Order: sequence, then C-alpha cells, then structure tokens
Amino acid sequence: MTATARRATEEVAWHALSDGNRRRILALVRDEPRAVGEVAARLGLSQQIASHHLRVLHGAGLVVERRDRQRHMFVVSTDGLAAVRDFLADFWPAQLHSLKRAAESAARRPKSRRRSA
Amino acid sequence: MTATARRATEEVAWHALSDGNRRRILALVRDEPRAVGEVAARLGLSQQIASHHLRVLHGAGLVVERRDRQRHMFVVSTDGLAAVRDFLADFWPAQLHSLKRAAESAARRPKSRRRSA
DNA sequence: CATTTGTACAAATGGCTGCTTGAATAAGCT
DNA sequence: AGCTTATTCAAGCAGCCATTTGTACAAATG
Repeated sequence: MTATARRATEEVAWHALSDGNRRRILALVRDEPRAVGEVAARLGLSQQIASHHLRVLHGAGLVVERRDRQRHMFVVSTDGLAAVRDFLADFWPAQLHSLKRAAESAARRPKSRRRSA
Repeated sequence: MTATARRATEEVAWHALSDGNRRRILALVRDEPRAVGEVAARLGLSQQIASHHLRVLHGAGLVVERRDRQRHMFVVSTDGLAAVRDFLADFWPAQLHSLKRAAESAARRPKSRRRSA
C-alpha cells in the first residue's frame, strides 16, 4: 500500500466514522453479521438509510459483505479501523505503543487465523 | 460525567476529527504549544481558518488554550481523544484490551515497568 | 405466475460547514 | 500617538451529505 493510498484510506475511514448512525451500525455488526433489514429494524432507521450507511462503511473498509441468498450480511472489519487507531496511538506515551504493538503481533501470530471463504 | 455528556463529548470529538486540516493541526500541536499564526503558516492555511479549526478542536476538548500576551497558544489534550480511543478499543480482541489496560496502569504507576520488546 | 421479502438505485431537499472576504479588537513596538 | 503584529468576529457563498420518497430488481414462497 502506498503512502497516498494509506492517506486516502484514513480519510474515508474518518469520514465514515464521523456519523453517529454509522458508529451505531458498526457497534451492532461488531460481534455477528447482520443483514441490512435487521440493522435498520434494530436501530430504527429506514431500510434505505441503513443500506446507504453500510455502503459507506464498506467503502471505507470498516465492514465486509457476504451474500447469503437474497440477504446482504455485514460484519466489522478492523482493516479500516487500523488507520484511525494508528493516528490516535501517536498521541499517547510511547511506552503504551510498544506494549500495544506487542499485543498485535501476538494476536497475528496464530497462522490459522484466516478468513473463511 | 454523565452518560449523555460522555456521548455528547464523543460526538463532538468525532466531528472535530473528521476534517483533515484539523487532524493536521492536531498533529502539529501534539509535541509543543503553537500560536494560531504559526499553525496557519506551517500548514498553509489562512489565519482565520486556523483560528476557526482551533476553536472547533478546543470545543471538542482536543486542545487546551493558554494566552501568552497577545498570542493564543494551543496544545493537544488527550481528554477529548479518550472517548474516541475507547470506542475503537471495543473492536479488537479482548486479549488486546487486557494488555492495553495493563500498559495504561503501568504508565500511571511507573515503579514496576516491564518492557516486552 | 403472483405475492412477499430483502435490497439497491435515483432524484430532491434541507442543513451543516469549510472557506473567503472584510472589518474590529487588542497588545507590543518605535 | 501611530504602526505593526496577532487574533477574533461577521456575513456570504459553495459544496457536501444525511435523510426522505418513490421506484426497480432479485429471490423466495404460495
């Protein structure tokens, strides 16, 4: 990933996260995949709005989509969140960084942690 | 701080951070206090824009202001950033959380510092 | 085949906001 | 007192964006 691409990723991620409804959606699809209609029903949004926001979140790499029959299921993807987290990380003491990075590499090390097709 | 107040704080913080110029300003005043004019000059912004964005950042608790004669000096304040960081923290494995919290308490209580390099 | 369910596409709108321009306030400097 | 520096305030414009409304498409169900 080039530097400019990383900057663009960060830009769209921040923009996507700036909306409160989108953050609520993100928290809702954090633990398990949910369909557009379910998200809309649970948060009291119109189906169009839920669809729209999920598309924005998807474009920012904050959720991944999986089609299940006619349903479109969405779950959180930490890929897009990483850029935002990295920005924030620079504002806390360096001591914190080393431990956090150590935790990340520890979490990445299990090789069987692969996305199921 | 009440729950609604915390939510409002989080809201304004996300909004303030959604703008790229404001994030650049934040990174600039991270290490040392800077005056409005200096921020404007370094980032190629008009003085009015720099002042405006710094006021937004200040309203979100992301910077603190200190008057030095006729200069208005601004530095980063991690208070407003904490809400955003906490939101993000919920999206990573629990394993990471415990390590991060351990790092935080270690940062507060530097007598038993451990490095995991 | 017709109906229901799940979702996306398109146009219109209202509000917010980043930026510009112009002016005002306030504190040093000569 | 004038002049320069540092900053804010106020008004206006232009663009973006969240939301609504209406429609269309696709898949399951009867």
